[in-house]
Amino acid sequence: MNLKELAGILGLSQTTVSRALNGYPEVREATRKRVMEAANIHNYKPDMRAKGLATGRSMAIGHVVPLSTQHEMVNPVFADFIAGAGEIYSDNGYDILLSVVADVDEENAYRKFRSGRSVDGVIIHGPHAEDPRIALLTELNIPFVVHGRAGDNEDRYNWVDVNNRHSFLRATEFLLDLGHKRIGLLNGLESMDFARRRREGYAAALLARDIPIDPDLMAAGEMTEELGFRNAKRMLAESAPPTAFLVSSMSMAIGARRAISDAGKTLGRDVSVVIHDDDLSYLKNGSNIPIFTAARSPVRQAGRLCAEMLLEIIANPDTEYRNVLLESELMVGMSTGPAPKQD
Amino acid sequence: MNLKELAGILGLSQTTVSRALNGYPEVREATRKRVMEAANIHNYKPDMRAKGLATGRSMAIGHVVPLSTQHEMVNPVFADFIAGAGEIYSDNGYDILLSVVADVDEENAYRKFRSGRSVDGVIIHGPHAEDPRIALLTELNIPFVVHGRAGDNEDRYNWVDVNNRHSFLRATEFLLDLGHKRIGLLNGLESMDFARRRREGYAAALLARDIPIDPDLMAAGEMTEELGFRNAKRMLAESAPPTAFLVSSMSMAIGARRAISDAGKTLGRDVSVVIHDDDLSYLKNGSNIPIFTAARSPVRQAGRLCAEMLLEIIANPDTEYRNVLLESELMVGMSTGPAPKQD
DNA sequence: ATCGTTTTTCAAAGCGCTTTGGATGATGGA
DNA sequence: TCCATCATCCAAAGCGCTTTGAAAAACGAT
Repeated sequence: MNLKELAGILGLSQTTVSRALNGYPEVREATRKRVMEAANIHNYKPDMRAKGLATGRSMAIGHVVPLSTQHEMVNPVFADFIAGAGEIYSDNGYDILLSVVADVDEENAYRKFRSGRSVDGVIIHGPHAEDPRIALLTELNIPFVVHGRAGDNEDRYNWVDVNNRHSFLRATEFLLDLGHKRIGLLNGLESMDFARRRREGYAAALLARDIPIDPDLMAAGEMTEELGFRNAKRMLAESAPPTAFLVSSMSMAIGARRAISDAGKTLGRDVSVVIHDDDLSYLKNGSNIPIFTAARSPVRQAGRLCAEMLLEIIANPDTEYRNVLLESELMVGMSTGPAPKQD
Repeated sequence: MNLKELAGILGLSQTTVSRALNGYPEVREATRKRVMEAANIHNYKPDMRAKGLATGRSMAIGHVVPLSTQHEMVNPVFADFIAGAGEIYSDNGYDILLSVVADVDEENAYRKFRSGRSVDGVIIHGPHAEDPRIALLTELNIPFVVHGRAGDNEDRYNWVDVNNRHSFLRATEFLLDLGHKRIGLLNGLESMDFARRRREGYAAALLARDIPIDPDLMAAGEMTEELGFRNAKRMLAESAPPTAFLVSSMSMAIGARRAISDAGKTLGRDVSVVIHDDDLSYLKNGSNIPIFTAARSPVRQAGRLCAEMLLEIIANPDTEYRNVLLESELMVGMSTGPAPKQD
């Protein structure tokens, strides 16, 4: 069933049927109603490709997922982010066009989006400290929103980000206030913008209290359970082991907990842990009392915000750059306590 | 830059340029080369919508992600499945069209895929024991592959599944052989086909050894850390607590481990745990020795297989239904040991 | 040189929609 | 009664590609 056929059945022109369906005013209400009903009965839905060709819009948002050959990981927050963004897309009739590509082909994926006119806008995930994608998309003139930030020039593109620096600064202070002096940092890859900012926050808090920064207490890497375990284990085995950890993700913290427990220590008593919590739906940080004391910032909400922002930009291209900086919420849970007395 | 312009530059007709670009034989090799080079130089890429309109193909595979209002969870294996499938899609020039919809609108999403001609095929995720989507897609005549199975009529559609029944049967036997008699089952929602089959395998193994099935030792629910914790905790608090758990996912097992540890017991000594391991990239089950003894079946590999199957079906519509039944691999790790002697 | 083949190229139609630029008829004020 | 106005509808062009059917060019054989 296509427009022509439907128009035929109704004894109307394609023009009128199209207008009736798309809510244009040049059609009598009675006619519109008749058209709508017929469309329903015959289950008519427009061919999106033809519609796209004619209108110039594709009603899809592009997300590129780079599959690195080196680190085999898919960003674990991706599913929840998409769920959040998807809610908004869905409400507005948009779909997601996902391009999974080897990371070396990422640039080409965006170019294909552009030339293929397959998407109306793009969301950038996991920005690095200096991220070439921003310049690329600006050049390609595709509307885009960055989930996170990338280094400087923050006012030259649209982004939604968590105040990672402040979040980790405050979390560090929280541990310092509890008397901890040796605080380990289990961070994400510091080529990532967010991880770099977190380290800055951590370092700034220590410096402000004249606590030396010990490189042995800082680890950065992929945020897996395994790596959380390994790095925590290594630090705990040092001559002056940390009494607290600041951990960049729930999955790493689970690994850290395993290491703490393997070392015969008790979480929240011998060793405190504060995490950044993206509030992933399948790794919730407890129901009432948080398992881990956490700086929480729901990634799903970030997804919603990014999507809303992007759709606004698409509808309204020539406005100022938009930036949203979210503050995390510090939730005190059961994984933190006063620094143990020294023997 | 569109075809017309490119043809203009080259002094050729659109026909010839199109044919040169798409590898048709009716064009001189020298001409083809010239066209290809010009296309590269001018960074010409075809408008996918126009191409789709003309060819009837969209070079996209549809995946529908239902956002349940009741259980707020996004399937955590989704990201890894997509990564696997995406590799194959990517190699063949396909993208993924993701439709995130409220679960009540799921049927409509598939109908839109069909009428909007936005996808060439579809993958069904997380099939329920009786799943209406199979009849729907069959009726809509969209090529599709099910990741999993749905109840009976297994030979009437295409699927890739893990032999969940056998996997859990064998895992249960493994525990029985270690002397465990009271084995708790922490399962996924048993409206899901895979969970039902796992329970069957578990039950069959117990029955074969004349061990009564105790409903108090069986829990089914969403596969979150939290629920793994709660259900394990409840069972451990019983008068005759289990000495082993069979757990349907890594995240639940992490919760179970927390419950075991909270109960003052030691994993692998006082309480054994065997899990189903989807081998998710950010929740790897250890690097050398598995943390948990596990029936492993990489979901990423399943994604690849589903995608390959679907693309074959699209290229070759009128072939027999294809079914692939994967066996999981039992990896003995550190979470299992002989049943503790009774006092 | 001529004619039938084969190779190479092209003009134009068509995919299903939107949108421009009328056309038609009804309405109402002078 | 006549003409301007407005509401309603339509025919046809156009979006950028593929593909059909035909023409032009090149080639080989006679």
